Amino acid sequence: MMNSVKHARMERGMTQVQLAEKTGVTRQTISLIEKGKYNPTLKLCLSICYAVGKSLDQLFWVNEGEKREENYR
Amino acid sequence: MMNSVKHARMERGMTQVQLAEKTGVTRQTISLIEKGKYNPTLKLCLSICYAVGKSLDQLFWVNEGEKREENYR
DNA sequence: ATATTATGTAATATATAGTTTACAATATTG
DNA sequence: CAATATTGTAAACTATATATTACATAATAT
Repeated sequence: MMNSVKHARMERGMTQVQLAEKTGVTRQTISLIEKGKYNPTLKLCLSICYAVGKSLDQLFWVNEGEKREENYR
Repeated sequence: MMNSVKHARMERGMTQVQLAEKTGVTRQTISLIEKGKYNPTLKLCLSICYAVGKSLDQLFWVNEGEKREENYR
């Protein structure tokens, strides 16, 4: 469950605590998501998107080949 | 938690049962998601994307004004 | 070096996503 | 219309996302 949350957060100069506050979850939750050890809820994904100014695809779409791309598009 | 899963599914001529099978969840889960009464997991969102050949943004990004667009982009 | 800030991670608890079974209601097709 | 397929929904259950508390380590600053 890889993603680019960490990269986007640091681009914005935000700390995990700040992102956690802005998205209304715990610092631990953010940490686990960035580490790819968690499968977040769509609502939380969207909150994170708003907080760092990126879209779902930009943050959570798995890059080519990383997962099955069988029949996409 | 509105989305365009139903529309995308019907475009593909799929039934809820077929989409459920292809994504490995129950028909009820699909129904609730389409009805906007559920907050699905990112993993499930991605499964649905693969199944209907759309991206996260296409299926789950909230349309302009529907939610706070405060500071996106 | 030593505070202080930022992050990783574990244990236990709680909320909620997803299942199972079942039945009703609405299409759709003969 | 009647038969069948498709969808909505409810209750009780299970799995897991997230919270809470706590401690350890890495980084940065003083």
